[in-house]
Amino acid sequence: MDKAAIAAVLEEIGTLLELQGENPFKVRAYHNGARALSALEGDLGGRIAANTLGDAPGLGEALVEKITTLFQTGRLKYYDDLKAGIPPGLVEMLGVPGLGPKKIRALHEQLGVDSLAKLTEACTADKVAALPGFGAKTQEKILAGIRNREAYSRRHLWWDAWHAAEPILAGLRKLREVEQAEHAGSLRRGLETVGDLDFLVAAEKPGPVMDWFCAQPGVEAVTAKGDTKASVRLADGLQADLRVVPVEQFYFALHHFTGSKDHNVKMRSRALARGLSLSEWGLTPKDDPSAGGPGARSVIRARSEDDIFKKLGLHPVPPELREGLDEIARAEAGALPTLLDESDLRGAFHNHTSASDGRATLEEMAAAADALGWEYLGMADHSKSSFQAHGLEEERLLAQVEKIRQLNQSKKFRVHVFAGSEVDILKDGALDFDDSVLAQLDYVVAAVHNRYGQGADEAAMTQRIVRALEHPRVTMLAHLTGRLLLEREGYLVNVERVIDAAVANGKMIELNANPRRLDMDWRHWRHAADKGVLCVINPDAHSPEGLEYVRAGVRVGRKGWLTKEKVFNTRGLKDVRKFLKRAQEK
DNA sequence: GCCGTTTTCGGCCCGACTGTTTTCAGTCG
Repeated sequence: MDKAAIAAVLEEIGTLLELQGENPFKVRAYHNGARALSALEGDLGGRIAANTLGDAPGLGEALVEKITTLFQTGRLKYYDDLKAGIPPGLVEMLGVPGLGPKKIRALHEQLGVDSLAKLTEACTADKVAALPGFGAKTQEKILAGIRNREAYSRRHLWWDAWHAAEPILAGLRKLREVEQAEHAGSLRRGLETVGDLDFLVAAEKPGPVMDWFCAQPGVEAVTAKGDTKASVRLADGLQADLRVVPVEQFYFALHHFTGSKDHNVKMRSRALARGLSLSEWGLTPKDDPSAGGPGARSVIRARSEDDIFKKLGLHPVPPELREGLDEIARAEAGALPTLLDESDLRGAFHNHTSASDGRATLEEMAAAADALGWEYLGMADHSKSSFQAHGLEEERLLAQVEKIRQLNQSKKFRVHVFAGSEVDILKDGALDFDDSVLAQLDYVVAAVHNRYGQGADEAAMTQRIVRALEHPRVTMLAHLTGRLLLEREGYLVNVERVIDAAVANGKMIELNANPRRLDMDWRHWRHAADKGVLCVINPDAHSPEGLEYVRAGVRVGRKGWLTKEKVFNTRGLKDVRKFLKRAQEK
């Protein structure tokens, strides 16, 4: 069993224990353990053999033993027994908003409810409202939750969430009562998908802000509204939360609602070790009775989040890095990178025109790149095997190359256009064009577009990609796994081996910035870049507007700890030309 | 179940909101 599968088992054990009413800290230990295992870099088998698995924080004796058993045998009796004792319907019930382990247990023990169907039945028969601790409103909420659970539990692409959040944030900032407003949560951290929107506002009078928020045109339902906190449901089931705090509390709250759970736990522990208590209210002496409440007397006045980090002896941690991995240890050592910024990009290489499956002409794309102030634009239409995308055969490709050369000579646009191709990697790892054709291009983006039944054969897919990377004409590898976020899993591929092959052959790996892809995943970038892989952030644009996807790519690159130096398309035109020329001469 | 610059035992982040309660439990983030 591999690392991801084992992590999933640990995660499930945690959930099952929770439903069993186990000690919540034990439950958390399993969830933490699952994350710790997922975050582990390198080869799991090697770690087990070297007996160093327990060195990872969060993995103690018991978890190491269970992970080892699962790794070696693929089975775990403890897990099987646990699973056998809990109806699968109870796990499903956790997905209903408002239902947690305690309520589910009560429903199961007192009404024999063990599935969503029986739960619906019990609600309809008014049996749920009669249970102690339940009532008519709870029963109604459960029914609504079951009806809408798919829409409500769905996550949303970062790009979509961003565009839903921007007008609300702009509107909040315009209100007279609002002194400061920000969004927080996974949106601010730049996670590839977002569960809900979090808005944070500093204002002395929350009332008008709350009212404005709940009355927004996009609001379909107000699900909660108190004095300082409100939740609403927007179109598409996207939930948005607003919190209003006093101005002196703003940066404490912003930090609190931005960090992942793990990051916050680590920050609080760090504060405690210094005799301080950190909460969204402020940073107070540990024994101060006002701590953690509205009267909190903070030991510092935070004028930025940086002030909070500074007080705890840390260099400021950018929001994208606050996932609770090792960013705090690195911040303590002053070893955080200066992350890449949107303004660092000078162009991009993987884009399409209407010659294949794009919606705009070469000239329209060049004009859009000019408008963005880019120095260069790489056109890489599909190759002939991608007939579903009207891939270009040799003749059309060479005609396009000629057209690009003429366009550059005409000086019609400021931007320099590079002639490339997104060349299919065929089933056996060969490329879709002969070397004589590839030699006439400025660069080659190699890409897998069909799985040929290799979707489930990791070794075959890995070999296919590695072989392509060994081809002297290939410049960069496109969308490593072919995943489509929230739609389709990527094919199985040994990322580690692909990274090694890229390093060995001096090939770039793309960070495909299309919001539906964001592939290679940010979780691999730090490690890959450390090994020497050069990143290229490509929008995979099929229209002029699509070029802007690079903004999503930069977010994800930042999450992957990438600096400007590690991203190829931050380089100026002169450097890029020289690099590509040298690569083609090899 | 994990962890240790007071601890190998006894902690483990903590507040808002809701709905159910007459003072709080459960859920959520």
